[in-house]
Amino acid sequence: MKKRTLRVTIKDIAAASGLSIASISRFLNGLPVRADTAARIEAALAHLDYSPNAAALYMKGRATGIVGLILPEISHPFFSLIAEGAIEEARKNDQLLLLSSTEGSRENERIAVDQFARSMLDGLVYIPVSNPADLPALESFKDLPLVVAGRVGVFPGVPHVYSDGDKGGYLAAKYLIGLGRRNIGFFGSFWEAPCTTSELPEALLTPNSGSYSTIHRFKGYLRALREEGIPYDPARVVICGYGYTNGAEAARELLGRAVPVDGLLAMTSIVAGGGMEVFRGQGRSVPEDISIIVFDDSEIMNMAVPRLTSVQLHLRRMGVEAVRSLNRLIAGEEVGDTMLDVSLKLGGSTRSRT
Amino acid sequence: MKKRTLRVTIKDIAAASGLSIASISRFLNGLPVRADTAARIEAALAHLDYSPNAAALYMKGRATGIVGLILPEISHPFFSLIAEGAIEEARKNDQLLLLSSTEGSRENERIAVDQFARSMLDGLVYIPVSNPADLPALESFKDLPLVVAGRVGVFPGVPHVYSDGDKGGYLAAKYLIGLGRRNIGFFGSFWEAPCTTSELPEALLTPNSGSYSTIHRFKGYLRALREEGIPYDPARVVICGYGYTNGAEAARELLGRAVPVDGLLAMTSIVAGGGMEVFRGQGRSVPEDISIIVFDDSEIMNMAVPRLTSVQLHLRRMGVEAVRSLNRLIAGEEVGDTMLDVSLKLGGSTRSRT
DNA sequence: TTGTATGCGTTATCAT
DNA sequence: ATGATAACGCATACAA
Repeated sequence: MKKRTLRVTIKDIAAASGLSIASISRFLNGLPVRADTAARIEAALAHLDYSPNAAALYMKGRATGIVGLILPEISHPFFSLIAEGAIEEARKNDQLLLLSSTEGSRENERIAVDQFARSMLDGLVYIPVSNPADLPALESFKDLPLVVAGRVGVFPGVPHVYSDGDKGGYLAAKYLIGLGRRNIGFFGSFWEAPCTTSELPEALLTPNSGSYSTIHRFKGYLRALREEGIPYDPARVVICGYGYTNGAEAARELLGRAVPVDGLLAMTSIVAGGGMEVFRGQGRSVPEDISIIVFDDSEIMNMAVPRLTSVQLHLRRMGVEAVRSLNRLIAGEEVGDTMLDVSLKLGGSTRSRT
Repeated sequence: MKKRTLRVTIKDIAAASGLSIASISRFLNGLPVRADTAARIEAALAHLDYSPNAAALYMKGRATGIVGLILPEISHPFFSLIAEGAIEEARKNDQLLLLSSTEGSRENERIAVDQFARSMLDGLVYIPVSNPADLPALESFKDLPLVVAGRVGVFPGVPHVYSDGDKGGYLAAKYLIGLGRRNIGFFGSFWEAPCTTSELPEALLTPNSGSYSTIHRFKGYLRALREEGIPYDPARVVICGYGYTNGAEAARELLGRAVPVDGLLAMTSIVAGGGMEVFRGQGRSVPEDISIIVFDDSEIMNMAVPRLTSVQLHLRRMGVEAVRSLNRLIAGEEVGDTMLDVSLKLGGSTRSRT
């Protein structure tokens, strides 16, 4: 009942200028008005601090200037950088961002999609938990313009904005091989692992798992091995999560398998950091004994000692492009996928095998 | 204009159940209805997938379930952890979070406050850029229930949720002194520095600068020094930003001053990381030559070698408490400040002076 | 060109 | 207990 806040409405302006609300509305929307009418309205506007009511606009079927962003974990640098870019682009378009962080849980994701769909969004950027099974049905989005970021091929017909994971995996492995390293490990990261470490890493290669970024990088890694005539050994692949302790566990697992390792690809700096601690603890030096390349775009890769060599992602850019694609979609344009290029950024964690 | 999406409204339910929209509304709001009417409505509801329209709710002055969060930089772990907590608590209350990241700019902050004020929020959690000057006037928030997080004393009469910075600075300095270190440096971080490094660090002590977290920690640091009878030397204080390179620059600056240093307080792990790289480069070992303590709550402190000793913040908790305070405020309760405790978490970056 | 009137989805105030 | 209806802020079809 109680008025939430007594804000200025077009009605107030109408009263102040002695015109009808229709005229005010027309003026505000750039429709033709007589010069003196415009003047009177502007005069009223000058000392009235009017701002349009988003809710009322929405009820008229107009855009609200609010776009949604659903992601697994806002406190992970991978996603927070995407979010930063998305917010930046949204602001440029005078839009606001409704955010939901699902903590890597499908259930929370379902809730978020549900809430968002009933909310007054113009559109939605969706970064699903990287588990292709059990995805929300496309219907759940209820005609909401939709863009998927950070993943490939999640929903057919929906624009995806993602990094060239295959190229990244390829570049990284190729570079390590060029350094004379042939026993290259791979730490695949998942929010919800599709299988345990003990299960065969070949699960990575099942056809329906195309939406994982890890998979694409893994394929690039395999491609490089094949190209160099190096046989692929599943014993060098460990599946883990995205945290520091996950990396440490993966390293213990890998070393425990007693298979030679002189190179490693890790999906993110934090995982590599955990791994490096274990390597150090077991007398393996980085980069001499084991050279490491991570996929990252944050300052965190500089925290490691030595500084990590990385497949440089363009996460902020990804957020920007996602919102851009979304806005083109909202505008009714036809929008395709956007693949962002990657490149190698050298640090101290890689060195030639002596 | 064109319907955005043909969603189910109470009108549809009314039609399906042969009742009036008023009855539907009453039922939905838990007002008394006859048993058979309830049954008919529930039957209609069962296969109609209704969800209330937030915009319409807002127009009737009801809560929309949307709270705002304005912070300087979502990709910085300090803020992203707070955001994570805020989102978590919001979700528990079936609320959504509208986020704006201002990139540390007052102008963007002004825009965000403006946008938010005209948007359909129930309330706002505000983490201002840490510059007490030029704050948006309290009026700008237009009666929006407001909570400030991460800072103290920004707006009189508004609830603040923050860490005990004074205790943190005190604990850290006291611990270093206990290790036999008496020449303790201090890297103060600001998003928009109130003065340059070359200006006197005493600027830190001006009375109107109370809203900086750096200041409170600095005061605790001074208190510990005083308690131990160690004279304060401004030459050991360097002012910098929050990035890795800022830390490196600060370290160069500090070493360049040719004043003895055997301990250091840094406001965050990233800054410490940059500093450590420079220290290493100049032959100073951590923790032997220089012991370091940071203020942090993220996994990043583990990335450093050695692992950083930290004043453990409770950032996620801060986000949770901020939204809680906000919701109590929205509910009309009287809400005071909330100060979160801190504690020391030992890592490898501190060691007894030999 | 301008004003009047209607409707968007919902709640609240009336009658009934 | 229920139904008709006004109102919220705005855009617009229509009348003037």
